[in-house]
Amino acid sequence: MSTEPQLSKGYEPHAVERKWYQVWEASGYFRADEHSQKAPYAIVIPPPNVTGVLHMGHALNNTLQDVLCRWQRMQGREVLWMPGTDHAGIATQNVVEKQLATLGTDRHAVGRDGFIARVWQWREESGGQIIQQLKRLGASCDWQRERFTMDEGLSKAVREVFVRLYEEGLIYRANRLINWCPRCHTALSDLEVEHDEKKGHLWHLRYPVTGSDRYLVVATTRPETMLGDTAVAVHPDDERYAGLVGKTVSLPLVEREIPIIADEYVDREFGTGVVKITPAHDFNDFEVARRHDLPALNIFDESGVVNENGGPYAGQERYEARANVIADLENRGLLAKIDDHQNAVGECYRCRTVIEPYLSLQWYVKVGPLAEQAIKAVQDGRTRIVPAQWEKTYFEWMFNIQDWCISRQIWWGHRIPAWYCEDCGGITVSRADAVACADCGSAAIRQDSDVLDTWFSSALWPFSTMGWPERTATLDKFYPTACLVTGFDILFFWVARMMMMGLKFMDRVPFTDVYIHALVRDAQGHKMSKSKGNVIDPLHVIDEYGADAFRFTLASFAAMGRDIKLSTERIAGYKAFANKLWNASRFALMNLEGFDPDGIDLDDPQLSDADRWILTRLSEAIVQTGQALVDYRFNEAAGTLYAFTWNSFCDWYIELSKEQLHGDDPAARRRVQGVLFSVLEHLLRLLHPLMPFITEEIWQALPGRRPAASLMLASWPEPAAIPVDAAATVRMELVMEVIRAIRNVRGEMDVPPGRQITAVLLCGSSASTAVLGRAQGAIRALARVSELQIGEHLVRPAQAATQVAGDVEICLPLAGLVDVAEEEKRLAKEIAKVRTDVEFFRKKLGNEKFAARAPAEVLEKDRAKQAEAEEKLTILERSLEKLQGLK
RNA sequence: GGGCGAAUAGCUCAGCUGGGAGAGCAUCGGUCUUACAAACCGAGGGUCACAGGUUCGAGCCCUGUUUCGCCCACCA
Repeated sequence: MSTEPQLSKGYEPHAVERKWYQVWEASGYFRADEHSQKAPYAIVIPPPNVTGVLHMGHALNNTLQDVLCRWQRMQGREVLWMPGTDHAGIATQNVVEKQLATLGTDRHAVGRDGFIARVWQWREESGGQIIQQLKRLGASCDWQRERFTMDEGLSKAVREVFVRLYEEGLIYRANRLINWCPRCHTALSDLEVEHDEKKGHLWHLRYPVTGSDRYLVVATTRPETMLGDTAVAVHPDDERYAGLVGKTVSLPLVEREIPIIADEYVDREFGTGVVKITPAHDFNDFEVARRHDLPALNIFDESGVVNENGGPYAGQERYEARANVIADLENRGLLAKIDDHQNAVGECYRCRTVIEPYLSLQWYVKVGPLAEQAIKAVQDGRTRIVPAQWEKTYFEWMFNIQDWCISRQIWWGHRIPAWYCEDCGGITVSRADAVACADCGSAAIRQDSDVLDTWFSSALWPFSTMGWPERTATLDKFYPTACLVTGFDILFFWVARMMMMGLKFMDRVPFTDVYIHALVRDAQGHKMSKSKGNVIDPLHVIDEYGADAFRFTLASFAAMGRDIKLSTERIAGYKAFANKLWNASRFALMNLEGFDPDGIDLDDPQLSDADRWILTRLSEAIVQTGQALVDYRFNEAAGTLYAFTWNSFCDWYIELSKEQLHGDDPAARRRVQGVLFSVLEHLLRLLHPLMPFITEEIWQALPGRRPAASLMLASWPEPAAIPVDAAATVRMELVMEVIRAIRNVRGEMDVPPGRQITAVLLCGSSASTAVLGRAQGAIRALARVSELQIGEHLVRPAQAATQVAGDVEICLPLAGLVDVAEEEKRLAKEIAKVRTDVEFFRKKLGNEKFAARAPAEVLEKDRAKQAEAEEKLTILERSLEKLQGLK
């Protein structure tokens, strides 16, 4: 046996990770071939923002995708994992604007073209660093296909989609209230507004009724918008104000006569039952105004500053105006009271500025018809959402979907392909840049200055990245994709819209499965954010624990509900696991020096029960892991492999194998080497999707001719190739139980591991005698027994500690080991335990209804358990009596 | 207001179609046993939130309650 280890003493991830990633990438293992005959398996990456740096969410998301992709490759599929980044309109524009600000300039000074050039320049220099970070994680994307949503090809797809939807009347332009960010100076879709419960006030304002000395008191959360009131409303059935409908009030401060109207929308119970109507700055009021044909008076400019319609308050910022309006009303005795009030305030999801409902002309997608198809596709199972509970959320949103505002008043993004004619006022929407008005031919046209919502291009991602609108071989081969892996936070933003667009333009769903995973939180369950300072940087984790340990941790956590509370302790635990695997492999390699794997015979009749047992366990692990991955139960795959590796392989099999490996029978040694090699080889393949680096490193150190140059190309083991032997497994379980029983006594009695003891095994059958006889080497070594007797008719030692395993009574002579009183205590404890078992089964099986109605197999199983417990109890009680008789 | 989810060992969580409650960490006791002290061996620890119901049998199914969390929504 060699004393020269081929692997270093502890696993050191860094060099290994760097080395193998380069090899994989250079060798083209990640490349997808659209002309391959193999069955396709495609995943499109949720494109991270080009401004992004890798965070925990990305790490989880991409680890799971990589597990699936590597596994499918090993299953013999032609795998395409399509990578890329998103241009992230507002986010990227913000980054570059900040950069300009530090240079003492702004985008208006540089101009539109100059600004866009700067953004591209920024992307060249510092964008897309996340791609490099994904590589550190081990992501096996086909990097040669990397796409960017602003690429020429994808931009072409965007135009094609826009034009077709416009031509079909599914894209239109309308003047409505929209969500406006006064800081970003752009419209936002409903989804881009985040509602935050905030403590505010409910101001009660007095509006004098014209021609009387009466006042109407209105309650409002936004008193400054009174400048834009064009009515006050009451409920039609509200007796309190019955006679006032049709009259007018005089709007204070601006002294405007506005009508009192009646509308069902008013809730009589809330506030005073009188609502001020500000059509230009409130969504409800806008609707009321439409019903009553009231004018909308816009009192803000695009920055949220009061405009000329605000009279004396013109030029004041909205909160400044609020303070002044309140003060002035109070001075005039028109402020009735101020209540505390909590309400949900909408904020810009990018910059957290409070959004302003704002009247403007925007582009919309009419989503009704698209949503209908997207609903059907999930209802009839063409796309499956996993876990299924998310289907309901998906449907809820789809059923209540509102038209999608897609125009954004920023510069970075896909510019809307619409041109306005200055002569005839016509709109030209065109795939190619228009040079003349389609209506009148005039050259005096100018392009819409807005760009499209970033999610518009993201919605096309599954087919735009594959070359659409061209009909490409890639699309033919890989569309629809197999699975979309994403967090639930972008279910509506992205998944739902991909469904709509995929069905509309490809006539097929974009993916057959959607796997929705949890969001990563800190150890306290809080969302990680820079401002909270609770961010755990995935790259630091990789540095400290290694990418494999990190990936394994993420996979282990992947089953949990909606939150993953990441703690570094857990990652440290899986680092230990990686190290365990490393050392087990080191042991194997030390003992496989010069071993030739050719001619391994796993059906060799001479294999021991231990050999057959570990092969059976391996076979189970293979089946369970495969099924777990099919079902997207990543935690179960990880858990199965963890337990098999550590408990079955390391704790038992390696220990059991030492007898033959270190023994002097070359044939026996070779048999065990064969099993050891096979189990390790399969284990590495099984673990590879989860822990690609360490498994590759060990794989490359395996002796002999390897089945493939890299684990990336090694096939997933076929369970059928591993012989399963249930009978041998049962026999081995008895041996293990005996060993555990002896260890238990030793532990309970604090007998040090270094101390060898004597054991007498009184067997209840010749079968047990034979099984234990063959395993006596294992029993001696693992239970630290020097003198061992096994048989059916042995003399029971006079003074002995007793344990029972199956039909075997284990006697450990006490002389010099422990005292009788100690053993009496231990036995009594053991007896009490077994007695509760016996009683449990007596009661259960004694129940007539149970006997009558429970399935036969359950009954049989319970009867066997009862018999076993009864026998054990008898032996233990007899043993106790003997012990007491000695006193 | 509507919808969804969670509540299991000291902590973080598994528990897939109902068949005597599991893991990791932590705790306690014993160990450098020649792959691994990032390890080994052993032990203790739970009215599965609460109350009903269905069932021979419920952590799991049904009803209700409590506490937390998330999403959606136009109560000024």
